[in-house]
Amino acid sequence: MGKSETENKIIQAATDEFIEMGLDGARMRAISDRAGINKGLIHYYFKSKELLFSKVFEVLFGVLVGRLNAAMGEENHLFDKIRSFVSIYVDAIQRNPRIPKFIISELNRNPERMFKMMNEKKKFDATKVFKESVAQAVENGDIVEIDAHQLFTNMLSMCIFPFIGRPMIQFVTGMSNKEFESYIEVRKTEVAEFIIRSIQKK
Amino acid sequence: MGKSETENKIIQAATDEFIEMGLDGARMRAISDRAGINKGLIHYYFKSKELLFSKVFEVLFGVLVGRLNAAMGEENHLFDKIRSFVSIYVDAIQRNPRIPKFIISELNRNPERMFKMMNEKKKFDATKVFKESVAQAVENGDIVEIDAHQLFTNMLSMCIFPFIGRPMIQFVTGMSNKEFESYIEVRKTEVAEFIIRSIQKK
DNA sequence: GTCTATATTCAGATAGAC
DNA sequence: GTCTATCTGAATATAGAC
Repeated sequence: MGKSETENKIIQAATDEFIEMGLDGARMRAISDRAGINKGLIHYYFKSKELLFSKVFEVLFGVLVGRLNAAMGEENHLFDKIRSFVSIYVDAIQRNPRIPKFIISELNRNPERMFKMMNEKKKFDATKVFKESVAQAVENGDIVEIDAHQLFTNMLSMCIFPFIGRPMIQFVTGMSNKEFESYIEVRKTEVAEFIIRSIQKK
Repeated sequence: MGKSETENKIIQAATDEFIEMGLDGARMRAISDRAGINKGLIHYYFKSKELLFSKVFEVLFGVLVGRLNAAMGEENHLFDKIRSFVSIYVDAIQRNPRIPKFIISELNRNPERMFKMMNEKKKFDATKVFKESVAQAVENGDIVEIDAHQLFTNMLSMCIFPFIGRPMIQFVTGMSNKEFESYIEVRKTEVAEFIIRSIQKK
């Protein structure tokens, strides 16, 4: 399974190009230039643009799923799960801010693909763990009664949206780039506290 | 300024096509078919694909800004502003669920354009109104101290993200299409209550 | 204003030498 | 495996008849 040097360079270059330009906007020419190799070689290794894209998507999607599971599995108490999820997740996206947009575009473009991958990858259990934890907390009387899916997607929204909607947010709020950076830093802890304040019983 | 029948048909068809396919994915051929007119006519009226796209974007962006301002200006008390914003906004997006994705894609692709439009459209004061209302509520001791931008973007995130990330959310939670519909209905009121619970002083 | 036919450009893919 | 050269198809754009 050892990939050649060239193959790796192509995948890396393709990842950058697809993330920046999307599937339709990406150019094979641009990918070969980024990789510093011949355009024809891409077809030698990956046959077509579509197959190359699939490869890139698989890798990125796997990383995303892995992070979701990791962030959710580490802590026991619901509040700590939430704190852990927010800080790990926002931090991870901050390092690769264009990945969510890429993943979401592709899931919109081709929803069937995700079912295929669902079967291929190890099963996605982050939300199951989360739901159980919410049920437990409700039972213990720690939090108000709330639908776990609503809660989970609220959390996901506040973690992901700022990166997808960054230009919109900067436009609406008038934040500078510098201000946006510290705005994100604040969110690594404050989004979790925002959520916890909302659900905990006093 | 009276637009011809044909011109209007083109704009409507182009709006549908661009929203569904994105700028790169859209085809002039598909637009002329949707409009039921000759392909060459599009160039007669709009010169190029790029200019046609600009036209479509301007219209949609104007609608978005108008809604933001309307939703924010109607109520006086902060909590009612939040309730009003969430219900109006989620409902509006529900009717046209692909608009946010379209707007955000374009703002990412071409951030300069938004500054141009900022000057052309009447100024965007929804957030100013919101900030003042937050400051007032803090002063009155009604809510905890919170940065208005953080609060505003939390609200925006929870309103918009479910539509952008719908396939991702359905994948992660396992919701059916039917379940997703009622999930959105719940959000029209519950997102506002979620926010209010978090910020109000007991 | 609306159509048909055509020009132009360009990207993805292939063939074949080395 | 890597390169050069080329094919093929598609999409935007234009020219010109009506």
